[in-house]
Amino acid sequence: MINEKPEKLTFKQQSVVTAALKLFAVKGYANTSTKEIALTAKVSEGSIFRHFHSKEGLLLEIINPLLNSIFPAELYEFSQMTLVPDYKDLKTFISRFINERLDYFQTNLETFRILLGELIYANNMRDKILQSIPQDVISAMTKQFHDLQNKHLLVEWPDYDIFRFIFSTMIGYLAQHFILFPEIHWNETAEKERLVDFITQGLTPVK
Amino acid sequence: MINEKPEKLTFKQQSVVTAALKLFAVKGYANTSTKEIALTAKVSEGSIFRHFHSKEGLLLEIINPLLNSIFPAELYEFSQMTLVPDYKDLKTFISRFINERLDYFQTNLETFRILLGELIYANNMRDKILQSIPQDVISAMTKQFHDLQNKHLLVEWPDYDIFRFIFSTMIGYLAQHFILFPEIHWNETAEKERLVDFITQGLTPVK
Amino acid sequence: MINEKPEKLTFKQQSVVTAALKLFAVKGYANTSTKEIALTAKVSEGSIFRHFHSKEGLLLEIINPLLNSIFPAELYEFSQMTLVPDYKDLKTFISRFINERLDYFQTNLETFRILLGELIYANNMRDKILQSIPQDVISAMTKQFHDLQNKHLLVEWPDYDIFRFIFSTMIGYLAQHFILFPEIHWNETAEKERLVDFITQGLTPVK
Amino acid sequence: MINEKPEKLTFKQQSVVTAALKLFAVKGYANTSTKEIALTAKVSEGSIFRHFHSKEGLLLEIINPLLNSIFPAELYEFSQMTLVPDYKDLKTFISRFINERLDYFQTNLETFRILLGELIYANNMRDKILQSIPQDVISAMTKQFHDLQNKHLLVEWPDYDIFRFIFSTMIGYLAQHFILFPEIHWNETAEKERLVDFITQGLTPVK
DNA sequence: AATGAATGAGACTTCATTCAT
DNA sequence: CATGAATGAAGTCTCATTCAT
Repeated sequence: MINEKPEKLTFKQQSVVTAALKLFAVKGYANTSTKEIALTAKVSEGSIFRHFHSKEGLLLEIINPLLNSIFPAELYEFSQMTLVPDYKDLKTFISRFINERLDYFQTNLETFRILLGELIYANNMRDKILQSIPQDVISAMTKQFHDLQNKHLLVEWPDYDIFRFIFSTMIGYLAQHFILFPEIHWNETAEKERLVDFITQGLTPVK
Repeated sequence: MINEKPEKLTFKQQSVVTAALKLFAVKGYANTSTKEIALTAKVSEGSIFRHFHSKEGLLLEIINPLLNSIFPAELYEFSQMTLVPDYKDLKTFISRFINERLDYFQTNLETFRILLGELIYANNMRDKILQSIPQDVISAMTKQFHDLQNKHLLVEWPDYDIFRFIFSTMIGYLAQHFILFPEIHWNETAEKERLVDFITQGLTPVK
Repeated sequence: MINEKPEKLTFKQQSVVTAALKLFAVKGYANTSTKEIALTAKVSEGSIFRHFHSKEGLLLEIINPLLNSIFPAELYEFSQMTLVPDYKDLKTFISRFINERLDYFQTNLETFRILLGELIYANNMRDKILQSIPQDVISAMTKQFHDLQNKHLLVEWPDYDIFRFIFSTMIGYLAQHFILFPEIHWNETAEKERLVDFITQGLTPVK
Repeated sequence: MINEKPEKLTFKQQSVVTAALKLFAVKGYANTSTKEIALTAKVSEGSIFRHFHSKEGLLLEIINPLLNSIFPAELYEFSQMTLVPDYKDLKTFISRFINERLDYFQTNLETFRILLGELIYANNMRDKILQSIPQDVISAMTKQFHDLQNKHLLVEWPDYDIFRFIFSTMIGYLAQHFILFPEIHWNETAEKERLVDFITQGLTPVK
């Protein structure tokens, strides 16, 4: 369901993807040469282009799978969650969402970092990335927002603001823990709890 | 504005800095060629190297001034704020801080974006940037945190968490408004208000 | 038509020959890649090399059949013409020759153009091409020249000059009509008549 | 007057042009690598692109000067010739034209061969070449044709036919003597005389 | 016989940098 | 101080060809 094009990569091709993923994440896309990728993947440079056509093609091949699953990996599962009729409170929703997505991002941290690196700049990649965010997952989330708002459990702010508050806090967490200071031994449990608390309190309507 | 030590750049040199600043911000450092900079600055390529010695030298020339002022541009001004002894509430502090820093970041958005782009990757630039954040400004801020905590106006979380919550929310705001969707006409006043509300509520201790 | 010895090419092999013929003629041999040929012929690149061994092998496979038939396609037919003992005048000879050869060239224009492209440069192909012009056809033609000269119907110039005058005028005709300006709608009948007139008058002895 | 853009090539740049001219003529444009050119010219490969931007740019730089002077090198001089009011006969005109242009082509044989090689194929170069033939020189020639026709010294055929007959005969001469069989020691004087005779008789109106 | 993944050499081009003027 | 011609290394990509399946 995530992979819409199964594509069956050969061993060498998979090797290229792995090498590129690692190098792009460490040095950045623009700073990684195809020669380096070929060397790391123990593959001829020609082979990279045979299958991926261009360096950008390779980047897309890496980024696309992630794009299709930034939001809950399986829409069905998410729907299940969404349909649970009686949330006791906002915190349960935030907690569930944060924990699940955080795990996901953490697992795909390298791809995610590459994505971030491309999103910053105004090259054609930015639009490609933004346009490929699936709309149905977004609307599934907003539906959830509206349900909570109807129960007066969530502030009455525009959807994009609520989105932003949740995601920027989450991304900040990932950046601090895994990109900027990966050598620090964080108490992840306590940290996540505070993360959830901060968002929850921040989004709770004031009486 | 950024340059606190003007260093007496000639007109052409200033032109190079301006061109590089713009190009690095739009396309990224690695993706910008010295030829492009020379062309944009209407200067010969040789002239760039005459003064800046290397492409990285040019990057540093741009980044350094900012580093000294990510936190309040003038330490004195910040001290003034810090020294105000009796905040009625957390919101006043957050509001003042957010508004001032947001203006600052917005003004220097280009340089800031370059900095972000360099922070993502594990090249030598990352440590250079992190180490150059002046410690005294950080301690000035934490002192403020502790004062508020003593008055039970701020949650009892580690400083780095509070730092992160404030900055990631702020950066998310800038990213959404000025980098990802600059073409949308945002109602900045209302947006900033919700931004302050979100942080304030998120950081207020629960009774 | 060109292939007098069919050599039993498989369907796919014939497809390769056809594709290569077209592409070599349009873009030139050096400018056509085997990938392009494979794509046009809807055949795998490997298959090309399986049968033709190399790109040059493919070129030879195309060129060779033509070389054996630049001069009259069937020697017998030409002999018939040659043997006709008493031409009333030079014009009949020129007219017959031009019309027949022009048709032939026009039909095989693509191969002919490839041949021309290879003749221009001093690579090994030039000699290969020149040497493969069958001597007996040439001598059959010169015999005809001498007969006409004996009847004082043809100028007393060296054979190679007469050859050249006839062929260069003919090739110029083909080049202008079918290569340089193929989009113009020429009145072929009138054009051919003037072509024959020009050559005939040019080669008629002055009294 | 020929060089409309004086351009003042540096010594190294001139060296590149000379090397490219020679190599393109011998091996063909598509078969000559920029590395080979750099090596022959004793120049770095980068230097070629610094000035000529691309391999095609280099080709154009070589071809352009010739294009502006395929027809009489100095229009003024040609006009003088054209204006001579009373040609005794067609032969004087043809002879003058052929001899002058033949010398010119022979001098620029290498460039001319390159041009021929590009004209054959349907790449973008063909149109570029055809379009850059200066119209005023063509019209100057046709004016000459019409003058001769008014005096009944030239056949009443379309201009493009007369053009073709003259040029294809001339090009055939050059091809046979200098490209296909350069090793033969031709009696150029006698050859040229027959060339002129052939064209003149071919284009003389029949009574 | 046919495929298509794999290859290494080499294609054109851009790069940051140097240096004589 | 400023220029722009020159460079060699490195960049992305294409080439003809091989070979296991």
